[in-house]
Amino acid sequence: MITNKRDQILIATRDLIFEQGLQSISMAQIAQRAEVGMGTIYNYFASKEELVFHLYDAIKAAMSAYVLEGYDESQPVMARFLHLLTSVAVYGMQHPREFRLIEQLASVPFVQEMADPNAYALTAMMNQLFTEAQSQHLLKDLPPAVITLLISGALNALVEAHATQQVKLTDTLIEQTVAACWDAIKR
Amino acid sequence: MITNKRDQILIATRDLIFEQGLQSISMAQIAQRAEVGMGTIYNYFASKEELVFHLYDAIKAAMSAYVLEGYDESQPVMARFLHLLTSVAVYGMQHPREFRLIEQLASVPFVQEMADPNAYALTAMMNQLFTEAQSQHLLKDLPPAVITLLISGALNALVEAHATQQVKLTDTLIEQTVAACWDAIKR
Amino acid sequence: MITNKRDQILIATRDLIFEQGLQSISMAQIAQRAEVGMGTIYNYFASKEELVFHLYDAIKAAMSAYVLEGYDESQPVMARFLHLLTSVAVYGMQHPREFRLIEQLASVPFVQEMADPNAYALTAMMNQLFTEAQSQHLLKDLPPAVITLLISGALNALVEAHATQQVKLTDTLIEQTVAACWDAIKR
Amino acid sequence: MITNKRDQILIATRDLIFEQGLQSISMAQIAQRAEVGMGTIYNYFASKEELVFHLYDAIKAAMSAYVLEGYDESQPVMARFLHLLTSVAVYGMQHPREFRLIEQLASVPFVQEMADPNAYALTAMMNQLFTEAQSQHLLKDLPPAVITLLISGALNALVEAHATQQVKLTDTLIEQTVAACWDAIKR
DNA sequence: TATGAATGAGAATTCATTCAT
DNA sequence: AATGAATGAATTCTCATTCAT
Repeated sequence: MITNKRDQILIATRDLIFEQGLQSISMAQIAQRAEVGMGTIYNYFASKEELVFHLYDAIKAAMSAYVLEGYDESQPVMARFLHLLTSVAVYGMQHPREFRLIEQLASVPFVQEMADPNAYALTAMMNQLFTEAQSQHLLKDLPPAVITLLISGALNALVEAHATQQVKLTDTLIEQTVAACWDAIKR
Repeated sequence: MITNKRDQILIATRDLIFEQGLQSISMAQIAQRAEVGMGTIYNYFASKEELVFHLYDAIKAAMSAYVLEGYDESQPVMARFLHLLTSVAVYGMQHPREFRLIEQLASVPFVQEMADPNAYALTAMMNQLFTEAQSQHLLKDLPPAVITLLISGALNALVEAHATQQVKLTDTLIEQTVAACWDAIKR
Repeated sequence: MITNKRDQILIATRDLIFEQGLQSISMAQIAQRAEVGMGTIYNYFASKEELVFHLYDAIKAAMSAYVLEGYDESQPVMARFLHLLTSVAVYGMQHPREFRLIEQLASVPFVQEMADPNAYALTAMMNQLFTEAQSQHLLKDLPPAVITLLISGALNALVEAHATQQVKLTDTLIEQTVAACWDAIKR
Repeated sequence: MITNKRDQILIATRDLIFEQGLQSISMAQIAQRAEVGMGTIYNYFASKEELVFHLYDAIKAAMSAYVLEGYDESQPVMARFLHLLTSVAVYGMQHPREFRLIEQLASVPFVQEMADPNAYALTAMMNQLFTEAQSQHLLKDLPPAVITLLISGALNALVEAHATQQVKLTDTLIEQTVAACWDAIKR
């Protein structure tokens, strides 16, 4: 066997959620797509919820790692801002189904319950960055939480649109967008 | 009977979706909350999907009407921009469950399928505004679709956070946010 | 509808357990035998366990009522002994499937857990009778619990054999058996 | 390896049935408890039913052998009666889980089907004893089958109660009980 | 028009058994 | 002979929808 069953199952689940959304997919479908018996899924994951959460968790961790690769806390605020936003957008451009999956699953009740809010370094890093930026009076006089919301909201909407092929992301477009985000919040 | 059954059903559905999310609510729950027999729902709506879509459609139309109230196409671009964004945010501040419901339902496959993308004047108006603004060289050199995405994404994230009580919207905060959005896209 | 669905379900369940034993019957079988949709069962009973326990409980209560009909606590010990044992045996003779069902279900873990040990007057009455009999020095010097066990064990085995048609119970045979039981324990 | 796999499997099965009852144990549990691979079980037993039946059969044969040890057919009826009943009770006192297992399995449909009713010398011996006793007019005028039922029922109930620790069997208690059984049936 | 009991297809999950290693 | 991952039929339970009253 070249690919192992566990990975086949995870890939099948990812693709089906991407294509059809979470609520319409059944374990039978996953098994069929993964070319695996239904029981096999339960050898690796205790339940459908565990399977889906594992997928969410693994992808979020992978994206977090990708984005923080080369992130240098000693750089000035703006450089770090550019790094984080650009990396997120590039990750989304290169991994549209993973990105979309995170967005979709993040709002599902059982995923929220299972998720440890402190588990992902990326979120912490963004909050820290904005807090620091504001203490340096580089930003508008808005609560850091609001700034995070605006920036994330804008960026996610863009990447999401790329994932659904409403928009075609390019390096140039990402660069322009990140600049626009900075203009939005800079003092 | 003071309220008619149809409205009782719609209100019950709206509140249940807000409280529990779409996938966990059943027709039996809706009927019970609406104090109506299960069969009665089918006198007004052909299926669960039709009921939910109608709710989405009605709320979106109501929001669209609210936002476009007093919108004057003869005003300069920036005034119109301020009007639209401020109105959207104020609507969301005042009707959090309706706003959130639209956001939630917009990503549900069958709702997307049933929705006519041109049905809502608000979306059309925004697209028109940005197109016009760009032809006047007021905006950065980004595709109008991208501008719409960024602005809507940022604003929706904020109002959504208000609906889930992560953030408390105020008139001042709205004003600041709208200004930030303008800074993001202005040339 | 002449019989109501709830009773059809209970009867079907009783007969299937009698014929095949508890563990081999499925909800689908019950539904089919009761000429009812599977979902209908769940309109009346929350789960398979609740259905089975209800059956146990109802039959045990009915048997208890039958046996205690005309039981006179002011009668002398021996008369009461004869009444109780004879009534149990007669009930078993007339309702073999109900009797057997009680015996079978009594040893099923979840039934034991759900059952209130004090719920059935018959058990209490027997314990009381033997305790009283022994305080009058009418019985051999054995613990009342042991006496109850021996008598119940003997009688149940007999009725059970009648239910499975290994033996044919008659009024005469019952009379003789009850007398033998008395001889076993009398001083 | 000191103990062989086959015995490990049988012991694990016996203990699990004693602890949890037959229907709740799986082959996976048995394998785990026996510290054996699941496939290994199938090297020794063709199916779960065969495994369980073999267990029943082996224990029943062992008990039969124990009880008939020193049984002397030339002794008078009463001595033989005392021997048989006392031996059964003592066996049950010393091997509660084996005794209980026999009782539990005896009522399971597939065990009944697989069992050869004439296979166990003990049952045959009891029937023969009672038939002979009755031809000597030592017993009440009850069918031998009924006498066997009453005596076995009483005795089994007692030993079963010992196995579940509702009652504590002792040599004295056994002696008294066997005497009571004799009183029940003697003319 | 209003009702809610009845329905059965479809969902998640279990588990005895097989078979490649 | 020993293993345990893989299998899929069978099980319990849910729920959108229908229809007799």
